[in-house]
Order: sequence, then C-alpha cells, then structure tokens
Amino acid sequence: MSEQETGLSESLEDYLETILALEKENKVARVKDIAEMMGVLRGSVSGALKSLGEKGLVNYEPYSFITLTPKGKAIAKEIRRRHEVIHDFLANVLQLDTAQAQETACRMEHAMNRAAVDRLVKFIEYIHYCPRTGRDWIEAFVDFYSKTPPEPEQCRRCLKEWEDRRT
Amino acid sequence: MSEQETGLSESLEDYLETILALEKENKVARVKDIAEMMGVLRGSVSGALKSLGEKGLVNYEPYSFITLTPKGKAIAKEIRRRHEVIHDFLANVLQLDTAQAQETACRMEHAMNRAAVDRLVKFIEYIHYCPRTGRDWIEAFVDFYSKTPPEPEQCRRCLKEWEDRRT
DNA sequence: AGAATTTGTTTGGTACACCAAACTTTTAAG
DNA sequence: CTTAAAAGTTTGGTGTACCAAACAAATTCT
Repeated sequence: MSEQETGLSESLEDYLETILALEKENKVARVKDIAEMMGVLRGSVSGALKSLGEKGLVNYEPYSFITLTPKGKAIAKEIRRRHEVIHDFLANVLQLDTAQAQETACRMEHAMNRAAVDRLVKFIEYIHYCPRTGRDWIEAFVDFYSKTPPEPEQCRRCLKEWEDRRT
Repeated sequence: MSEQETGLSESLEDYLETILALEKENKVARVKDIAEMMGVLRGSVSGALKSLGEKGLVNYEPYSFITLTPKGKAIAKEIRRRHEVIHDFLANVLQLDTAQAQETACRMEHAMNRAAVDRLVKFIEYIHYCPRTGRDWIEAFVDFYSKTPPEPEQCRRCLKEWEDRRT
C-alpha cells in the first residue's frame, strides 16, 4: 500500500529522494550517509538498495558507490518537487513554522499525486500573481488567524471598497 | 512509522474512521461491512479489531457488535475532521474533481496533524470571509489555471482597481 | 428444531521495513 | 605491507498488515 503513481512504497520513495540530495551534495551517495540522513541502520540501507537496484532505479553493485539511473533520477526529482511545492504552501501560505512545514511536507509528498501538486502550484502562483492578492493578502491572512475574531472596523472598510469596486 | 499524533498506524486510523461512519449509518459496525467498505477480507478486520480492542479504542468481544469507546470515537472524529477539511480544500479551493479529492484526502489525512489542519481551516475561512476574495476569487482562480496565460486585458483592469483602492 | 447460509474467527503464509549483531570488504595508518 | 578502523553486507528476528482457506458461531429458512 501507500504508493502514489511511482509504484513505490513511501520508504523507497524516501530513499530515492535522499540519494538525489546526496548525489548533489557529494558526487555520489554512500550507504553510511543515506543511513544517517534517514535515521536507519546501514543494514536497512543495503536491503533497500538491492530492491531499488532490481527495479532499475539505482546503479548498485555491492560495495560500489551509488548513483541514480535516469529512471530513478526522474522519480526522485518528482518526489523532491512535490516536497518543495508542499513545503512552500505550508510555510509561505499557511505560515507554519519551518520545522512543522518540513515534517508535514515529508509525509504529504507521498499522499499527493502529480495532478494535485500541479494544481497546488497554480494556486500558489495565483495568490502571488493577481494584484489584489499577493504579499498583502498573505499578511491579511496572518492577521486573520492570529486575531480571533477579526476587527470589525477593518472589515467594514474592506467591504465598502469591495462594494465600490463592483458598482 | 506513519502515524500522526494518534499513535496509530494509517491502517488503524482508517479502521476507526470506517467504524465511525458505519455506526452512524447503521447503529453498529459489522465485520462484514467494515471489510467491504475498506476492501479487505473479513479475517483482516478481526485482527485489526483485536488490536483496537487492546488499545481501548473499540468495544469488542468476539462475535459481538462493534462500537467505539469514547477514546476511540474522539480519535475517529479527529480523523474524519481532517478528511473533511482536506477534501473541502482540494475540491472547493483547488477544484480537483470529487474522486481525486476523495482519494487524495484519504491519504493526506494521515500526513497532517491537528495544527496543520487547523491552520488550513483558518485559511479556507479566510478565503470565504474577506469580501475581496470569496466565491469570485475562486472563480478567478479557475480561470487562472484553465487559461494559460491569463488575459492581459483583465489583468490591467484588476491592477487599476488595486491601485485605485490603495490610494 | 434442523439444515443451509451468512457472518465471524483462526491459522499458516507472504511481503515489507526495520533492528541487532556477526561478518566481510575496503580504506586508511603505521 | 600489514593491521586497525571504517564502511558495507548478511543473517536471524520483530512487528505490521494483509490474504487464503479451514473452521466455528450465529442467523435464517423451512
């Protein structure tokens, strides 16, 4: 269970994402670093790599360095993109703190497929694109969730502007 | 792995949610109905119920009808709330079709904790609360993602209104 | 009530994902 | 170049979640 378009388990998706990050950081991923970054033991990594190797997603010979195959890299990048988009939404729209956003994005990235993430991208773009929204709009949102209820004063003003505009 | 504040696996969270739905629909949950609704065999349900029983979340004696304990019901309602909020966002804000929204919400409900869902609620409220957003704003969003790029005409007008308003 | 059907349980087995720890290979130091 | 350390692998074991199918209890039908 719990795949999402990739046909991979959440766990294997996480391995690919981690390997992609390490490939960029160093040139190559080492078992030890994967293990550390994911908080598992080295033995678990070996098992996962064997599985990813059989699926043609990593180039893996025992005791060799690890790199992603083109197919593996494509999936890894897709997962990373999901993560980044979701994190952006959580941190910059919902204004969750970075740690929360990071953690939650890690879980959500396995739950949303391409179509959903694409739509979320459009949504975020839209917020920043339409001039009546943008930065100010997010700030108003912060106001909205931090003060309950919102100030009637400001609401009346906003509502009047709204009326003016549409007549 | 893969719990979220409840200390339960995704699977057990799903069982609770299903039992809650069946309790409302009928008076009581039957193993057969749980199995059908979740797409598993009856044997799997028995196992899950034993586990939920030991955790004090369902009242369960072999061959008896199944009801949630207060503790179980509280968790089930929390999960259901997450599902509903997320579905609302996906369907009515992102405008994903119902099936997509339903499916994705089913997975996301295990990935978002209370704080994140609460903030999402605030966000949705905000969209519908502030008069400069609301229904019209979602419609403009639909425009935004269906036509690419958006019509410059409408943008100029919108931008002018924006300028007028802030001076 | 007694047989047939439905519903629920149990058992044995699979797959996944991990750990612990023994083991092997590679790398680094002396 | 030999040995110590580090890195990687393997094996056996755990827990979860499921299926398949034999089994038991409860319902329903007659």
